[in-house]
Amino acid sequence: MRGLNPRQIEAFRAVVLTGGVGMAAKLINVTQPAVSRMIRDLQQQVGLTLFERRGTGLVPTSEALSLYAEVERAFVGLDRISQMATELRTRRAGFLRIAALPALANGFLPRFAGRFLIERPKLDLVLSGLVSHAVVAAVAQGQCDLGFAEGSIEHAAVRLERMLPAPYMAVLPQDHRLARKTRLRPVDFEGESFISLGHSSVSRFRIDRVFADHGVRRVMRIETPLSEIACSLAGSGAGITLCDPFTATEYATRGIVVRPFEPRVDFEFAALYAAQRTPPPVAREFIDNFQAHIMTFLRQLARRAPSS
Amino acid sequence: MRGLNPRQIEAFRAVVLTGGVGMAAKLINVTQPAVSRMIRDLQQQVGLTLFERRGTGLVPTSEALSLYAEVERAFVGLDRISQMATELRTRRAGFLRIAALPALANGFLPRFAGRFLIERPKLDLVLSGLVSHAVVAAVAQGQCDLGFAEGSIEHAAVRLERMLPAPYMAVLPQDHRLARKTRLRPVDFEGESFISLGHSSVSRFRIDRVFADHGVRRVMRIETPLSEIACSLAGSGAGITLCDPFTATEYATRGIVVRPFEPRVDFEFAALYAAQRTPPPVAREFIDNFQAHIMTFLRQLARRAPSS
DNA sequence: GGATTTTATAACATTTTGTTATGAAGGAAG
DNA sequence: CTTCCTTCATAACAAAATGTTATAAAATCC
Repeated sequence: MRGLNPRQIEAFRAVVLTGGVGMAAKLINVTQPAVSRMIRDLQQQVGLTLFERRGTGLVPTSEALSLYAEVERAFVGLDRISQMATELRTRRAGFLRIAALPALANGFLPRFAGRFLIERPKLDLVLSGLVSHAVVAAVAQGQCDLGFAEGSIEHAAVRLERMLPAPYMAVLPQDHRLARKTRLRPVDFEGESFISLGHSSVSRFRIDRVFADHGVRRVMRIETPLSEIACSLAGSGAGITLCDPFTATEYATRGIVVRPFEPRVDFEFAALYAAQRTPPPVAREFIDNFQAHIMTFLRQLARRAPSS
Repeated sequence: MRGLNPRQIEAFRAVVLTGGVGMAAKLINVTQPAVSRMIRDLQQQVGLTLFERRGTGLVPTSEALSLYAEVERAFVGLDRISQMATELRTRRAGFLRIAALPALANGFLPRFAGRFLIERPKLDLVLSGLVSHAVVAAVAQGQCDLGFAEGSIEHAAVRLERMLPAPYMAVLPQDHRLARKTRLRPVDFEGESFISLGHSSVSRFRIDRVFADHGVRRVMRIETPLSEIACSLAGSGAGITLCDPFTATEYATRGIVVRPFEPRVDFEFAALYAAQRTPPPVAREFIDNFQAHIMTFLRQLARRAPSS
């Protein structure tokens, strides 16, 4: 036994996550004494007390929590290497790993990607949904080849390419009084129960500003970080919201009504790839095609009558 | 043989790095046949040709090079984790939550803690100022790892470690008639407007007792629970007080004069940590270093001429 | 062709990691 | 207070992984 061994780290992580040796054993598919011994060995090896007996269970020490944070940041398991080997074996003509923020990952992007793949039968795709800052991290760490994240997040290891901005749209319950209007303005929202996006969103700030500039008072009692939750809540009658058009059109058949909103507030996002690596040519192609697809989508949106 | 095993990956990496089985064996401190076998097993397991015989040596295929990139990330990750463990063991990393009574929290302790942190760049600190009984509660409830509170407050869930007692000092306005004396006694306080500490303080009781025993009558019309307020009031000319030396020296440049007081009345305080948990080693270290720091401080205080 | 260097393979030995069985500790219920 | 249950720790053994020495095969150079 020389350095830390990966199996020990897996066992350690499982105990922190589950709070017990027995549950951890289940998680990594071994028996409890195996985990018990690995934890003992690891504590010996690193020279730290990582867990304390509390009642009949184990509680991580503050050192364990610090170490665990580093494990989550830095641990690449053998599973990942094995997966990579599998991908190398099965990939012959191309491979693309994409991470995208939920607004795109929940329908719009997968549908586009599906069509992209149809024309490229030998291309393999991994597509994940992550919050924007996690997308940036995944690109920076080489865990994916291409990312799509909201805003203009700067990172030394990541290169940014702006995509076409898309206008926020009003999303209402189907039987709402405002559904009769073909276009909504700030004043229409006066006194309405408003479903807000999370505080950390750039767009949130922008939206709040528009209503403030128009002296409109909304009932502000619902907040969610995810646009699809906002649309679901609107569909349930809980309130009305402003939402990016990708998510809004995905939900248009689910009990909501979507209307253009004036003045225009933009949902801005970008394609990201690692600064120090040449992206696979197929990623370049994906970005270009996706940009063209968005342009087509936005044109149709602008031309369209109210969606019912 | 289930997933990839760590030693295979090490052997693989060594062969890529050295270009030969024999040199790789030397690098990972085993014999050549061990490496040869592990490479064979790995190629079988992942179903890839990773090396080709080129002359008498081995050359990695492009698949091997792709896999190697992922392997290198895993190795870097394990090194990081190992390093973190080392830093935790040597008490230079982790996090430490401290709650301290205001007399310490308002300058003396933060300045000490700042120096402590400079030598431990990976250590995170949360430092709060709370009244002593709130410090005890915070420690008992696990909201902080370490507390500093006045007196000898007993609590079942908290373990107490006395710190060096510090002598109360006389604090006067700069232009006070007693500023000419190098040392003050109870009788000097006769008829003076006295700024008292709060009723719940042990020290308050002790101080009042000293003056009673000497038959001294003070004008008792000002009271505050916080020693820094007492010093500020003294500085404003409102009266004179007895104060712990930590706060007194913090305020020494703010319109007050500080003088030793006889007989000695001690400001007693203790370090607290949860009885049922081993404190992080870094907390142990903090206590020991802080104790040494207080000793140095008190020595200099005793050696010093009247502070002006 | 022979000598040298390198890798591959075989047989056996040692170490590591897994399992089953059992003991110890803590907490809840009667 | 005793009993029962749950959980972790430890021991003994089994299986798998990893190590060694000895030998064979392949490639290159003189």
